[in-house]
Amino acid sequence: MEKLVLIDGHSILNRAFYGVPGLTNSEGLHTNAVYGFLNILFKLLEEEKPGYLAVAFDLKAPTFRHTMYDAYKGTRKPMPEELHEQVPLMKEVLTAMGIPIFTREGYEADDILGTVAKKAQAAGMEVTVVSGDRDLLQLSDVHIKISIPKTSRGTTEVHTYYPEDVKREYQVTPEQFIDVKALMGDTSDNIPGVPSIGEKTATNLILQFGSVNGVYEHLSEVKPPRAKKSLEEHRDLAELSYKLAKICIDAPVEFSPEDARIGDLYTKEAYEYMSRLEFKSLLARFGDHVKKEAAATLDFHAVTDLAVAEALFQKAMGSERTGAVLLAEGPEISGAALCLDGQNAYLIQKEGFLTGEYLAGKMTELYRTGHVWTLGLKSQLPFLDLGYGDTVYDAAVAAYLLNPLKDTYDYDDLARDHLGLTAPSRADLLKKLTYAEAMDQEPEAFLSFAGFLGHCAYQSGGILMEKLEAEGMKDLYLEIELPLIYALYHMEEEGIAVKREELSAYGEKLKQQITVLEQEIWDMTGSQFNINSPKQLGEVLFEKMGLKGGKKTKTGYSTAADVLEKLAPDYPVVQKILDYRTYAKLNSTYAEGLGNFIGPDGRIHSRFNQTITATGRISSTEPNLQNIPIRMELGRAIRKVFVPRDGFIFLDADYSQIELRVLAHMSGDSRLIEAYRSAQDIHAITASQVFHIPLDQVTPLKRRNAKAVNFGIVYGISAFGLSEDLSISRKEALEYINQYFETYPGVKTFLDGLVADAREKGFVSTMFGRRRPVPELGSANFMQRSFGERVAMNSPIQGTAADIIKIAMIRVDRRLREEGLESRLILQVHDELLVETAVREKAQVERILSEEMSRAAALKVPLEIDMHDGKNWFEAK
DNA sequence: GCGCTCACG
DNA sequence: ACGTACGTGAGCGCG
Repeated sequence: MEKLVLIDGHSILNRAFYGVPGLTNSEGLHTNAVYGFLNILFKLLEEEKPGYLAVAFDLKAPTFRHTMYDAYKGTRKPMPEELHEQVPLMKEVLTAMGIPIFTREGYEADDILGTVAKKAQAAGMEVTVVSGDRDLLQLSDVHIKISIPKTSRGTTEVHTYYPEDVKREYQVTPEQFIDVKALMGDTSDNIPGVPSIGEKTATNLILQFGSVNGVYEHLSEVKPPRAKKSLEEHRDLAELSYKLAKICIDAPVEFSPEDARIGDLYTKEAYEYMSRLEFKSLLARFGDHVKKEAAATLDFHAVTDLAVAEALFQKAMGSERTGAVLLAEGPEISGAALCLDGQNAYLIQKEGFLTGEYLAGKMTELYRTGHVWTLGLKSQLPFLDLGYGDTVYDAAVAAYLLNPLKDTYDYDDLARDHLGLTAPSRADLLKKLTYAEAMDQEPEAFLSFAGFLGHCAYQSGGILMEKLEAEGMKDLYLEIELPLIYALYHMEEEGIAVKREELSAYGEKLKQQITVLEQEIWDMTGSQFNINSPKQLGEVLFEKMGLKGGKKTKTGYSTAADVLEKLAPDYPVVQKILDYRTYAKLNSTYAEGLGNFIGPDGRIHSRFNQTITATGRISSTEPNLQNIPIRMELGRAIRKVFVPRDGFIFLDADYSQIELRVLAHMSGDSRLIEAYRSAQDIHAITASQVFHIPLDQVTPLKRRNAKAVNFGIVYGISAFGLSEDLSISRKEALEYINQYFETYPGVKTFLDGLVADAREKGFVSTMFGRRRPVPELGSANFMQRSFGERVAMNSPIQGTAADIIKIAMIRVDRRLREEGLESRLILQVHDELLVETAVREKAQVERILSEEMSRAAALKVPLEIDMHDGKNWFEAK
């Protein structure tokens, strides 16, 4: 049967607007509603696979309902400006995709949908009507399905209703849905109901008498008396409401299916729109036939001849700017991409005399000129001979600074976001082939890939530095982020030694415990189930055993630790489950997980990523060495397997309360500055000052509370968060916060200023000029907006701390090398540096760490360091 | 591929 | 009323 999908345009756009986080493109256009709409649309197309599609919109003009009922005017809540401006945008995108838009003066979208749906059904079509508005349920019919997408927590669930579903949920038929609404009214549509009749009474009356008319025919039988009286008095109102609530199914709308037949949605025009709106995930849906066009104007050349390559390198060395990328994966070089002008790009293939060593040597020479723009320098460094003295511009890192909220900074991202160019992605061109495979099997595609890569690197050089300078981030880029690439590369290369046998022995011990606990839990619950499955665990605990827990997640019961901890005192099995979780986590993630990463050199070489976090921190992957257990004894013991090589020890230095010190500095609050200048124990002095007690009389509880408030301040304070953390009432939490702000008024002014500033400018900045955009502040969604406020308060603090330790890392790493030491920086954990230190260099390294970390930034409070040494990471903390 | 849970700062 | 502390990454279960 022919399938038709009809969409309630305003309603879905509205849903998307409130459900999707605030988004703006580089032009500052709000795009979240359009984005959400399109996601719902594509999901529908995939699931329903319709042959026909149309979207209905309301018009501004008054409708027949206004004529009927004066108060209907102006009933709609005014649309927020951020949403309003997206309506024309949405229509243009739909038009670009060739999707018909239905409107009719004097009628609402509902009426058009109703009329078209019924006509299409009569013509033998299978119809789906999509809306966020439950009023549409009255249209549900044998061949008309009402589909209501519900966006919560970022994902979209769709509820669908045929007449039997309406009945199941509301007891009444789709037609009677109108009758119920007529009686109860609807405040959001400003449809007046009969006074003192609510949903319950209305439903009961309609179930009993069939319709509004039926109710009035049997008015004498109506109970309770109050309802009867009200119905008597307001008959005109009930009848009017019925007319207002009833969707018109014979509006003057012509519908012939051909108007709505789905053609090629993936048009060039639509693609351009998605590009402009920066909907990357949607762009991926478009076939590559659209993207090939960009290539038409560029000339890509494959170079396989030594003399030609020589000449090209020669020319590159002398040119003003070169785009260059060494194409290397794993241990293998496949070639080099070069670009010296905006027209031509070259792939120098590894072939014949053009060996890997040759290319690496030439590229080193080229990079040393200091005019090279590349992409992803860190991954090329294993093949190049470069160091702190060499400035190589990495366009990906520049693009990260310009917008740290993106997931990727590949050449196609740069092309779209900065170069006004549409380039096919690596996945488009090479599918899942490696470089070596692609060069062999798909030489054309590989040439194209290398061409775009080189071209984008070159073109980035023409624009990104200006952008960085315009945004005040040139120094940050040149002095911190670029040198940092070397520090990170050095840490990755160096790795950290791990005692394989001790790690697996630790794992064996855990596994024994896991087996014992598993059996005990099975015995105590009376069922053999997978304890690792939150679903099964929830069912066993909360259904089979009847523990009181209540639903918390959208998929079922929450079995998170904080929920289980509340139950543990009363149910011994719950404590066993918590223990099981601890052992299972330590075993799978750490004992076994880390074991898989020990290389042939007996060391783990984690990757340190520079372009991931929104705040400027680095991240660590494969494996993550920034979350090795420390808070609990059992987990902390893992650190004993991380060891220095023979003749070396570990020196571990961490900043003491760096974020709070940054807060003191940035806020300029004189009392806080004075407090941190003098105090050893920051949380204790906070307690002393906030709660007005002498420092030596601060109890552990008071200190704990003050510490929680300090954390809260750094996270972007909220009474809710603090109350959860301390298990106190919101009111008490608010009192703590107010007391804190009374004590340190400068902090309050500072944080308020950050939010106001972010609202005005759209971003916040660190001391060193690093920016974080805060688009959520423009959201109409309360939750999103509140999140934006917390982000505005937290990011400058967390980000400044990140800037500071980056500076320290660079200087420590540089000095260790330049002073000819054998000691090496091997890890960074946000406020901590770990140096594998030659025993005889210990004093010198201590001095370097202490000096470079303390003076990385000149704050109004001292930057204090705690330092320890040890024969393993456990001892050195 | 996503949700849940949990490890870290 | 809304439903939350900020920033990450990994393993597991499940559809």
